[in-house]
Amino acid sequence: MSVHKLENAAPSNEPGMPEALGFRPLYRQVKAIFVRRLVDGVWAPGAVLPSEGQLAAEIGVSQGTVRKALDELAAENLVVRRQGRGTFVAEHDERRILFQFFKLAPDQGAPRFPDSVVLSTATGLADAGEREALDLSESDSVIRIRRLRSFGETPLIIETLSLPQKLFPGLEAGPIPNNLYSLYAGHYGVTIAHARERLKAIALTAEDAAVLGVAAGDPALQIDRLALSLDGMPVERRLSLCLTQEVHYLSDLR
Amino acid sequence: MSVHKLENAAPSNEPGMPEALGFRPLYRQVKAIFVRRLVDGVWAPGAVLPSEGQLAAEIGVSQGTVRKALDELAAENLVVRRQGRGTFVAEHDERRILFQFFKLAPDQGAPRFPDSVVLSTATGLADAGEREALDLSESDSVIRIRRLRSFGETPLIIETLSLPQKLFPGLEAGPIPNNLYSLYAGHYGVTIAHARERLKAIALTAEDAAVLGVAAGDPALQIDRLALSLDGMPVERRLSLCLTQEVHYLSDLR
DNA sequence: AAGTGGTCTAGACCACATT
DNA sequence: ATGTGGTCTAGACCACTTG
Repeated sequence: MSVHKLENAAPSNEPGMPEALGFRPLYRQVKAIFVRRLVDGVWAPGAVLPSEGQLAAEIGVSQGTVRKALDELAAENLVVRRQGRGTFVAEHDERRILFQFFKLAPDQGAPRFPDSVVLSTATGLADAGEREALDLSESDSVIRIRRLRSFGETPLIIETLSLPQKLFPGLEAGPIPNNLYSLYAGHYGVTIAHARERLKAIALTAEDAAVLGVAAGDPALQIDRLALSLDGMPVERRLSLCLTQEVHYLSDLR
Repeated sequence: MSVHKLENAAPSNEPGMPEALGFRPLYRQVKAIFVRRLVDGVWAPGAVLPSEGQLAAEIGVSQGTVRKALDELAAENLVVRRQGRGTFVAEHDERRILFQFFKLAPDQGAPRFPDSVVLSTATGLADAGEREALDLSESDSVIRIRRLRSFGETPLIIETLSLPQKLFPGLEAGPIPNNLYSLYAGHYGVTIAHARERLKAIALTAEDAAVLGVAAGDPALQIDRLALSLDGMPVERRLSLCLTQEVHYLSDLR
């Protein structure tokens, strides 16, 4: 049973205290408490949370307020609510990644997850682009991973990842699984919460074209992804070059 | 003052009537009433809705239920809530389009809206692709508009639109404004609610390259957009070819 | 001052899943 | 039968905007 400082323990704001800065609703303060528990790993991926009633009693607010906080977390895909069962910490299983983080789909047939072959792993000082993207200083090192991803026998993507070494010590030494976000969460306590992708059409260099088995100068879709952790820090940069003959990038505008 | 049939006027379901089909919460029935009013133009873009209390009294539910229905409409960008002022029907002004429907942004500088020059307008029978996308039959006609869109002096996009003629009679004859979605809503009562875009990297044909002022075979980003109206019907197909030297397509994964 | 949406509470009941 | 999240209600009060 922990103790939390909520800004307005009594729902009425003190008079004479002229509100000064922005109003922060109670349910957002409660949400912040929950996010902290996710960041700190107190609530680990896959675990079930205490019931709404228990949380409300523990924190000292009504069940409706807890509910509104959890609803926002569910809308951000940080927790999953299942009626009759409980509220669970979201996991980076293949279903979620396919739904949330992998926007390439075959022109015909169901969405699927590509296989990966690691071409190289290395470490080194972050270059200017990596420092900019990952918010690193000149003395910081990164882990670089290069992978070829395919649908069956068809090469599809060349992917170059850059990770801050300080966040993922030893990752370059171990085996690299296909599902990296699950590894980040399980072994390093880093949960990817969302990402920002910038797309361009480019002409392939001779080198990249050779790896993909096409001609130099062929067009490819370049995807520059920056993935952010739960607390909003940039955590992974991923530059992908995709052949889009039989595949497309799906974007829903709502 | 209108009358609405709600499924469970008494909150308890009849016993002996074993629920048979799925449960439909009250607030979704209320939401459906509101969507109908938007589709029918009873509530026109920019108009202010009655207050939550008035709607609750009119329909015969609690204010909290009306609130939950309106919250969902707001989350879908169909209405805009402004504290202290009221709830308004969303409009397709430039701000909203830039935010919701135009994902191309300059690599440097703030997002902006490109200028348009109409290259041609025509009408004709829908081809196979248009029939498939827009759910038309062999006897249906489409309006086709071809535009060149630029940032200042720099040609950026060749855009080819296909519209069902029966939905937009006479559109091909009048002037074509830069902001088409505003025209659809204002003159034809068709509100674009969301869209689905499929992206590929392609090599430009000699013809398209000439219009854009680059070399044949240069890579370009192809965006195949299908826009859906409020009631979920496909309403516009838009095929864009974009030069992405100094511009990128932004996709947020949340 | 009055009206609007936004927050918070408390309680009753429903739908769903598990025991 | 029990426990969970989901719905619905009613009422009080807060924050914001406008006359």
